[in-house]
Amino acid sequence: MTDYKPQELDKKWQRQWTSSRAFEVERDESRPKYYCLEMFAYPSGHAHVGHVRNYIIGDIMARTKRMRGFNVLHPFGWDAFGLPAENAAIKTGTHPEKSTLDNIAHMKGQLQRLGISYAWEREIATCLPDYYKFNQWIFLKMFERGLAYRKRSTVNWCPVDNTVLANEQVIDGCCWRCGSVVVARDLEQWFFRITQYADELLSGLETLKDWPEKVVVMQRNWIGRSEGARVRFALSDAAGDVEVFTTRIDTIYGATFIVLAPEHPLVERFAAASPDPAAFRARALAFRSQDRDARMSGKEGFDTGRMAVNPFTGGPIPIWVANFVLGEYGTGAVMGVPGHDARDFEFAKTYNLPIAIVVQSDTAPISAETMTAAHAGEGRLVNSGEFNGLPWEEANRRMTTAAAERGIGQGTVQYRLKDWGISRQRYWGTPIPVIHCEKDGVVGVPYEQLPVRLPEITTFTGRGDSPLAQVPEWVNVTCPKCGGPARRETDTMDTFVDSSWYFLRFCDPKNANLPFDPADAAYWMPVDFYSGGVEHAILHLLYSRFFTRVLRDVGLVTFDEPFKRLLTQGMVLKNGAVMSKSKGNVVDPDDMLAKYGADALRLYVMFVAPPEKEVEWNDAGLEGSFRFLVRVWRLVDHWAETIGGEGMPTCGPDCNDAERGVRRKTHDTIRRITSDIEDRMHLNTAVSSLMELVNELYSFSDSTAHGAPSRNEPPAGKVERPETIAVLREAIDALVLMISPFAPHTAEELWQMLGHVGSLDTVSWPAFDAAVAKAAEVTVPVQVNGKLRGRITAPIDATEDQLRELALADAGIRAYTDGKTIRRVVVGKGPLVSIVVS
RNA sequence: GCCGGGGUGGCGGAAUUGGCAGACGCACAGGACUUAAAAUCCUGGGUUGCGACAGCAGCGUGCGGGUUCGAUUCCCGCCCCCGGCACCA
Repeated sequence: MTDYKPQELDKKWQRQWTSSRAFEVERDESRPKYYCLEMFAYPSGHAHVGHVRNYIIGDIMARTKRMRGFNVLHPFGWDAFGLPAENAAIKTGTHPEKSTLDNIAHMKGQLQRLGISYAWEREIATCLPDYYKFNQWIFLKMFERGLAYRKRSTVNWCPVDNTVLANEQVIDGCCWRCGSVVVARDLEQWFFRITQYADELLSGLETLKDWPEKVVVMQRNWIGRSEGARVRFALSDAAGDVEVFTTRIDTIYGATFIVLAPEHPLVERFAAASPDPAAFRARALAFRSQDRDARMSGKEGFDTGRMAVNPFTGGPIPIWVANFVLGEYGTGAVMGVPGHDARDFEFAKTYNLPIAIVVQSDTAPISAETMTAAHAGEGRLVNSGEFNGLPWEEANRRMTTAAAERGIGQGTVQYRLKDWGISRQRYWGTPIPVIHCEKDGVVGVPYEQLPVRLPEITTFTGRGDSPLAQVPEWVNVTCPKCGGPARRETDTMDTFVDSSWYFLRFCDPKNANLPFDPADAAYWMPVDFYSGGVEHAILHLLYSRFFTRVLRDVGLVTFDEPFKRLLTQGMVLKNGAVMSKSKGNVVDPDDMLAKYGADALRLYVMFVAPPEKEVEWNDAGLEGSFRFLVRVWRLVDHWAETIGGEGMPTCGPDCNDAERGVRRKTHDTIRRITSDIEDRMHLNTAVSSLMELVNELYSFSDSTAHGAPSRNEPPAGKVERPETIAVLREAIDALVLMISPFAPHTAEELWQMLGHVGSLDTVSWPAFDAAVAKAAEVTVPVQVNGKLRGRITAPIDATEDQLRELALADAGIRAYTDGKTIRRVVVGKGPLVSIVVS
């Protein structure tokens, strides 16, 4: 027999695919397209099997769809900007560009050695000016539309290094380099107005039927729409008022205090009017809840001594400042209703503030004196003037209207989603393309001057201002409007900007004038199948949905949602933990390739569990998949000479039972695998089905003149029935075709061994024939009183009555029914006969 | 606390619409081949009890109930695990 040498096959076929440009595609309106995409990679240096799992999943889909007749776009690229490369530069002195490009080269080799069918000619790297030019282009479009704007915002500041720190660079509140305590500092920063699309991003989720429910829910919660009302409480002792946001205006008669966030503007006003403004400010500042652990230490605050008027009761209530009110949500102020809100209840108990009941339960009446928790549930209004007796939901609607009529408030919709801060005080990112002029203010860089290239920097210190500010010849420019002296913006963009539209760039990756040709996007988009880690469930996917809508409004695309079907793949663990260099539990795919070849690794990773599930890496399992490939190899090798070549007989009507059985199994396997891959994405059971087919073909071979495939029994020109040859040829061809998405190198070689001409990327997926898959007879299980008591054999088209009779007449079943009364005989799906006796 | 997903042999997992629980593989055991080993091929196995070892009976998908001729699947009430969010008024 020919030996199975996977490493040689890997090289041979990978070369072949590259030289024939097998996976490169062009727009072709005459063919249906399929866009298969895996989340592009951060070039960290080495891909481990956890990363690689995702690319294999996508490749199964891409290769299958190609064989199913689609024009398949399956590209890959690099999310190449980012902090790690810059941190490395600070530590080792290697320029981020060099380390990034080196890493890309290595990882690209790894993916190529796995035989992933990428259209490499469309490869992109976000750190190249060809690409980031269009980050800047899109930014300018957003700037023109008021979707990019500046406002003051807080950053982490290291007072020793004089630099801004990213959240990842703050370790336990201290600078990652010098260990000094990080402080908050306000800077002017750029934002994208994603909140303008909040409603649309929310309603669009309804259309994402092929996304995991989990991801949809996470996005919905992140956007966090809530309907409520804004209500103004006039100050009792000064001009002006304080506006609160509430979803429960129906409880307003029970508001016994107002709470302001420590950052609320009114706090400063109160401070200025107080006898000791500095002390007042310091006191308020102590309750700023920057740190998320504030809730752990309970609800704390202080009474400002000022009062407001409840606009519904007319009664005076005190104004407090407390740590549990968020400055950046709603109006930064809330009305305290301790009777009906858990947080207000806790606060009132802490400071002995009065509690009033204004919604009384119909089922379990409560009283302010005895209650141990706020009553947030059902009930009707009490102590609420003209609204008494109304169910709370109705009261909520009526009182919102009343507030508007009285001019003291109005119904409103509030989102948790905040605008997206994109400014980074870093080097290794896209320069924000604006110029600051004393005369003209903030001016966009003219489009014809794009890209604004990153200046050369040779030493990375991690100290001082934004790195770009240290290159005066780059910073100092003339204003595009007035020609006077001006300065470039020295911040770079968040790398999430890069990844928010890269899937569109793949449609037309070489375009020098536009991010992409709208006609290309119209053909290829949306992405039909998108897979990646669940860690991107919120930000990356939400930002991509946002960008798609912005580009729609700019006129480049005509659809709303970029990703039709989403799969979030599970991680690969080793020793119960996520693989990481620091844990020393990384499995390098190259080690596995050296031992078993790419196909065994691919097959194993798909077989071990469904794609969404986390898996524990297991060397023995990989070994098993390798054994299976050898088994397939031996089967094909055993038969190739006899059944191979063109012009073999086709399956005729003269098949015997065993041959018909093989055909049935073949077609049933085609049906199952096609649906497992395309519909259900159960790649593990697809592999099981292949294994079953192989097992069946081994058994069948044993019954032929050739005998079972085995190293010790080489075929020796034995004569087979023509039907046997035809049946095996059909089965083995189908097997090789169906295994090819999983084990493409082996399949190509076997296809050739079978005497076929041409590469598999041009061959169609085997066709399913329902008539062949249908058996002549069925074995029908028979239950008596719910217990399996026997089986009967019946014609495939037996009627329910026939099945009933056959079951009742069966000798084995009679043993359980004789002498008893038959109460009922049910014929169920399957089919299955269920007899009830007593 | 809220939201989402789970709990099936020694292990990974399967069961597509309420219909034969445990497919397929790993590990293990036995057999064939071999001087021998490896490799390969074949066979076996949820569990308990009885027994004439190819037989019989019972139990069995986290726990307790329910619906149904029939429940891993649907309903009610619990327990446990994993993931996300976390003072959003």
